[in-house]
Amino acid sequence: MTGLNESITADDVARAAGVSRWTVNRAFKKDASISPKTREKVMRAAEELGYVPDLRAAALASDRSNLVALLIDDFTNPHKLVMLERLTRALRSRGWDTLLVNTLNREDTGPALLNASQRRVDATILIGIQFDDSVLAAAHSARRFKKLIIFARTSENPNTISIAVDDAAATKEIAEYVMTRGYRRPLYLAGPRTVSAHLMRKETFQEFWQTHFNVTPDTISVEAYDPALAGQTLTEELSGREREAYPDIIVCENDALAIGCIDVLRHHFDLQVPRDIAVIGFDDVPQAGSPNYRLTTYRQPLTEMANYLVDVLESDETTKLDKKFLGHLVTRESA
Amino acid sequence: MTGLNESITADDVARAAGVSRWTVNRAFKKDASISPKTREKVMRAAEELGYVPDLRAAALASDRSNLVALLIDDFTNPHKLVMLERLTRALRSRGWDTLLVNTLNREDTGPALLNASQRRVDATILIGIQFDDSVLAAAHSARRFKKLIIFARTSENPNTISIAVDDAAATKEIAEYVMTRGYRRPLYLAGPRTVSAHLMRKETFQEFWQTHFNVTPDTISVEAYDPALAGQTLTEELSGREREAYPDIIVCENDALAIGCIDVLRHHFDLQVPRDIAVIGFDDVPQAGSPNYRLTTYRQPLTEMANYLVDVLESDETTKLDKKFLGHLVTRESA
DNA sequence: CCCCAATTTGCACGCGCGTGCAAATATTTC
DNA sequence: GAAATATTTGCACGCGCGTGCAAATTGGGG
Repeated sequence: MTGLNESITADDVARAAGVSRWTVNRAFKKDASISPKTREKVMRAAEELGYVPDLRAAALASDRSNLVALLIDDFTNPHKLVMLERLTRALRSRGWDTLLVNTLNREDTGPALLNASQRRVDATILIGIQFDDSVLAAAHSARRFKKLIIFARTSENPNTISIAVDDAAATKEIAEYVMTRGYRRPLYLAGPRTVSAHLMRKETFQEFWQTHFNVTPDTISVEAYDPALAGQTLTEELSGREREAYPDIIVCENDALAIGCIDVLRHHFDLQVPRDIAVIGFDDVPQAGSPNYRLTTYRQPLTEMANYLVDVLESDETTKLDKKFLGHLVTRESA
Repeated sequence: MTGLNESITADDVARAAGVSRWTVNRAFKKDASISPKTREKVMRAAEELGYVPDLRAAALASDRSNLVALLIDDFTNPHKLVMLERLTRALRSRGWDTLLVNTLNREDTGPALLNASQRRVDATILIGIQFDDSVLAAAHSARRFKKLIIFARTSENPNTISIAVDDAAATKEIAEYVMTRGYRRPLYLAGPRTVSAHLMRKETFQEFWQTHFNVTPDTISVEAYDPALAGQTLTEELSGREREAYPDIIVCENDALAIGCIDVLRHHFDLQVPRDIAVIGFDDVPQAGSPNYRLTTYRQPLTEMANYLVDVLESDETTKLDKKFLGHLVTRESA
């Protein structure tokens, strides 16, 4: 019930239960070789003393921590909160703990990786946007990572496992939709250039449009996945144009950008969405479904992806673990 | 540069540098007693071999992990993302790592706490909403927590350290503002009952109104800090009323609720904010400033609070560590 | 160049548990 | 009920580093 000592160890429990220390630890391990009644006796004593196994020591001894580091930096994008929820849920419900590392700024990616490696995590997951391949290469060559997983983003780095939506397929579906609905003057709004490069959404869209209409659609890029900044960037872009030169649809690399666009279209330019200009996003963040935005967007199968990630953690394979997922277009009223 | 061996230990570096293992570890410790030139020699060798100290072993040996657990459950509230950013930033920039624990559901609070204790974290921080005092009491009596911190929420539990905004002062400021601006038929929209009880915002507001106008304002509560659910609850409430019985302002326990309200007021009831009904929130989430909401709200000094939290972690005091902060009202157009 | 104080380095022991095997029990078979 | 097999239990050693102190080294004054 109560424990007066600062820390109760397996030895204390062993003494109380009249067994050896090893038997105590066995009792706490899932399918260990131990008789039911010994286990119960041990558990009772443990309960009494308030003992729980020390995972630090277990990790040290077994060189397996059941801990992953999650590196993230893009806190202005509301989608990140959804990703955090899905990932931590999948991980925790299957016995994995998560070390959340805030990559404070671009220069901090290296130190953040180092930080993770010092905790000897079993895997490092990147869901941020600021890392580039040189950092990954350096990290890998230092051989400090058992597994380096890029989540929700593809990567060309061969030492990395990428778990992401099939951006090409998704973008084609979006482009197809845009075309079918009769839009002819799209403006593509991309995120930070380095990140966009990983996504290939912009390129895929442009290519599609080029193929079908023989023109490259206008494209601008926002320096962060931040609704406010997206609004600002769009405002600057449109302010330099005649009303007739406005696009009929803004295709956004993700919802964070799309939401910022809708806000300024309505409140700065006094336009209606989709009547005057339509908007389409990517991710299907919670707000996208609100009566205020009714955003047409593309939903990634995050839960499935998160579960696959845990499969990867628990797998011994070291190759061909990359996987692309298919999501689906959620059509609402914004486009 | 490259390391062929699976793991390089301090012994390897010691051998390479021609010193003892202890000297190697000393070289990595901030103000350890070591001569500059020995340290450099060691560091060079470490660099060469790709060695970094193993924090698991260090934690085990010193019984100090520089790790805190952060328990969270309220992922529908966008403010949580802001809190995560501020907390992880403050923690990491001062050398602390964060274990993010998703409290999967109400029954999971106990297991989540257990989880943290098995990692022997130096402190556990609660920023979720589902915990109740019985769980905290149980956790404390098991003496498994060096420090149990409730962040952004007050707590009556004496074994707990609460770092929060002064809700009474904040709510009074809000109430004062509501009164001064001439609103006379407020509707108070509270969050889940158990959480509201911790905040005392509802009670403070009611008391204020009772004192000044001798009536208790209408109050309804939403079962989660979820914009969509808030909208739904408000819709049900207003649908049962005549147009004349509508409130002139909706005072929300936080921005998540306020945003949900604004959405349905506009899009379901076709009302204007603030002309027909005003709305006021709490937290100042990023969206609150968007041209779409222009939400009047109360901003907590999160950065300051996060830094104080780290002070608490680094303090040896065990008493009187609770602290209340003052924020300020951010007036925009919604009220 | 010697002596004493200040600085720097080395070390025994322990942190709590995992691994793999050998010893001790329990269970089955005929 | 004895022998053979299956199950359960105990243990030596190691995981990588911290603590506190003792030994070794350095530097400066006379």
